[in-house]
Amino acid sequence: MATSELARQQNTHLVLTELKAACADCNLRELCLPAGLTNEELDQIESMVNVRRKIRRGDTLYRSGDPFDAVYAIRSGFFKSRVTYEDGRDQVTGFSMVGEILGMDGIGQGTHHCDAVALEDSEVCSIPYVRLEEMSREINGLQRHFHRLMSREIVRESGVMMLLGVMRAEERIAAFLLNLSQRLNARGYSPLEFHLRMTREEIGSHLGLQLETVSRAFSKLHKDGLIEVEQKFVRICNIEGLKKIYAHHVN
Amino acid sequence: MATSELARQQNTHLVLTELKAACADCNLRELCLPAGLTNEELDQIESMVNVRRKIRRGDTLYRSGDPFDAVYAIRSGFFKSRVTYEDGRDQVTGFSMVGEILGMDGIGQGTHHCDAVALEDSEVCSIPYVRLEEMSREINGLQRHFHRLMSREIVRESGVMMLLGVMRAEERIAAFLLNLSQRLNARGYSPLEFHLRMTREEIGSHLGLQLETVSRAFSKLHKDGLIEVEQKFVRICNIEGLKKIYAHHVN
DNA sequence: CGCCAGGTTGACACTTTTCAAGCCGCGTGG
DNA sequence: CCACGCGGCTTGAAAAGTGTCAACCTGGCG
Repeated sequence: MATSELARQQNTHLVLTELKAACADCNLRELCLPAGLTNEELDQIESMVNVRRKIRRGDTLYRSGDPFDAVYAIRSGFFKSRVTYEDGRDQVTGFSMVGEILGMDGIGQGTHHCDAVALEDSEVCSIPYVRLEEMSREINGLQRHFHRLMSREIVRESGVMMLLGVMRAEERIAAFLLNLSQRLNARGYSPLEFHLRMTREEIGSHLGLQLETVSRAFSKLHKDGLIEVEQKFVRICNIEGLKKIYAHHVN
Repeated sequence: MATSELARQQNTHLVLTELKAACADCNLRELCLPAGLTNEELDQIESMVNVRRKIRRGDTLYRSGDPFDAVYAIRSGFFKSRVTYEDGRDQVTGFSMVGEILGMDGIGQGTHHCDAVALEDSEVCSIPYVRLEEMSREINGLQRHFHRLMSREIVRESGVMMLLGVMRAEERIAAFLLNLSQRLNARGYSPLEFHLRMTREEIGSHLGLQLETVSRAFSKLHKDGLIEVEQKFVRICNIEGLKKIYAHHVN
């Protein structure tokens, strides 16, 4: 492994092999892969995760209707998932960040069901689904890990349904910010200060609100001293207050 | 089926053996299991699907927080899935009918994440998850089939998000009725006439509406000649009109 | 028979949307 | 370097949609 690193730096031909993932070295490993793998198993998995792919901001990783053949682990960057309906209305179904898996919606029908759009320049590891299936049979724990990831996606979505079904605008925004905060924290970033990668319109689309309502909710939370907002920069000043709004229906 | 019904009435001893599933004979097979299984594989699977369980109306199949150890195939009956939040608010995250799988939300955390409540007397086949994992390795196609089911659950939920995020009350009701209609149709029931198993309040909770709004939407659709409603009985009179409301944002 | 859960309908209040105007920051081109 | 244009954001006012509260109806069941 170390020797191939060396070779890689010395020979430009190896740029292409650079594109091969090195799961063993990846600091996101614990997010993508089950714990307690042996070295051989890691090697096997690396052979499955065949290429990294760069997606420029605004470009799509896949589109609705594209044949499904792989899921993607986000190595860096930020994505939105978007569903477009017959009548032209669309909705952002989720935002995905480093260490999360995209594309699992495609398994059911064999084609993708939404668009995955990069909101900043991003890089993903492509994991061919047929290889994942094979390997799930061989590596103990991988199957279960993948099931967990899918199941979490189901649970995540039911959380969003809750947002959309029972919360009012301010609560939705509070929940949204707390969710981002918690995920950023889990990745070692500051949970209290961050940059939003998406526009107000995209936030609104995700939360079932108009962009004006999103803007007003931000203003309200600011007026109440819970957050500071400046364009896409957000600082959470009073996280407990935010949680109260989210959880307790307090005015 | 008719003969075993008869036997059941004549001999109480048979009740217990009846409880063992017989996937090979089950008319729901194509919903639960992948196509093209050999007889041996079916036998294997029958040994996995260890028991049927009867759930009386109003009782729960599992509750949020219960340890997860099985998924359930609905053999008969009707369920709602419900999530309750800290502050006491709850939401119906879905309705499940014959041939659908319940419980996949539990895989991620190892505990169930919602309550599954029978809305009528129901019967499920219990499928222990560890057996499902094992067997997924052995039977070609079973793993993929299970992945498909989970993926469909993800896609289904994103459809609900759409409902909640971008549709207004009447559109939500139209979408809800069309969805029921289509699922009933797929199971050989009439797509145009059916009984609702849930209350207006439960419909509202699922669609993010108050029960009064649900009731008014039903009345409006009736006034426009699209449906007839009498208590829980629904007849769709003009399915195309209903689809227009659902899809086209028409007034 | 009377109660009660579930459903319908009306009137009014509240939230959110819609429409409109204007601001800000950033990148492009003169 | 500055002006301009434009996307993104904020704010206001009015309109629309939905929630809330209340009254009443209906059917099933003890």
